[in-house]
Amino acid sequence: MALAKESTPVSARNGEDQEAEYRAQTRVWLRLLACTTLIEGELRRRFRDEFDFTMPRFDVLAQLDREPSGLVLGELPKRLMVSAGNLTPIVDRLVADGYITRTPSNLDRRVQIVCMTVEGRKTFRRMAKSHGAWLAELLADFPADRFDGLIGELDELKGAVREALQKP
Amino acid sequence: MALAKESTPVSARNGEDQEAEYRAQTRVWLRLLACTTLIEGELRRRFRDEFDFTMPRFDVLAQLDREPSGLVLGELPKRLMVSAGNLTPIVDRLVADGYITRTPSNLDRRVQIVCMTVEGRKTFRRMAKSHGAWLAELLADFPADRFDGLIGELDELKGAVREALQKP
DNA sequence: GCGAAATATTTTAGGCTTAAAATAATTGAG
DNA sequence: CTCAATTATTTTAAGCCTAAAATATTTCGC
Repeated sequence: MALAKESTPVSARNGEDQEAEYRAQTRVWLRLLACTTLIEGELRRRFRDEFDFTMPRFDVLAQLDREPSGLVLGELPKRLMVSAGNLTPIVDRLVADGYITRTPSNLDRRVQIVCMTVEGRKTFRRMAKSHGAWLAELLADFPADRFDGLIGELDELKGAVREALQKP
Repeated sequence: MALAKESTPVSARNGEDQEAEYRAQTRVWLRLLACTTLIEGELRRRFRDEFDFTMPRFDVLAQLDREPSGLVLGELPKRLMVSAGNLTPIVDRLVADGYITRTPSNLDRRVQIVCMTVEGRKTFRRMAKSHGAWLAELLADFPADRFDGLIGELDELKGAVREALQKP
């Protein structure tokens, strides 16, 4: 068994071993990126064609759908893993379109509370239904009995990356 | 065993079954997206900090590194899965920076050939080395003996999505 | 209380991305 | 041969995204 090799720290390996190791990890990354790009592109296209909507807008609504009492604005960039500045114009437009409201907090005037409107909730539910169906269609040819396994692997991968990001 | 349920066409299911099915596929998609976003964000940050470079620029060089005789410009958007218009300014800047050349074909003056320069190749190799090491670092906590399994699952997923995209 | 550090949000500058329209060159049907 | 359809590429308009600077407000040490 080659367990010794697997547990050798990168810094102690020679050039060839490193190259081989890098290739395996690069393959994972390229596949991951390809799958995401493929699905994301198709979802974006359909959101645009069917609803004249974008995915980032949908993502904001999806967060607010689970929060009937609204959300502190600063929660959104954390949950969506995007920068705060990015969200400003997206929220602006959702407010202008009447899908959400943005009200300053009385306790802390730096803070704003965003909340979905009735109209927003109705629109979101309609789009979410299609979104689910689109995903089902795109993933239909992947064996259903292996979904849970894949989800587990991806959860672990995500955990491992988060771990690595916290170290330094 | 609930095999009957798994193979029932979506259109024949009732509301609850559909919802459950959608949730599983949505979970896969959200994990996939989270992993990609996490890794991509960190790689982008490091490219910027260490090399003052962007990932799309690196991706173009990566394609050209494997083609010593250069590539027809129109090949790039296909391989990188981006739109053609997108590449114009990226290629422009890589040319301006001296990393690649862009020469019109003599046989068909609509076509351009892009080719890495010696300087470009040198710069690319230096960055590629770091890129591999960064990935190794980010994925270090994922068990090495499960890489191949994950690669296989992702390959299958990609194939399934491509399949679904060709149907209509 | 006062002023410095911290926090929430927006603004700015620069780059990526797409879809659709425009431009330029080639091919092919008659 | 000629002109309409096709192909390769660029341009345009609109939106997403980040990092860093700016603004506004609150908190906390003293």
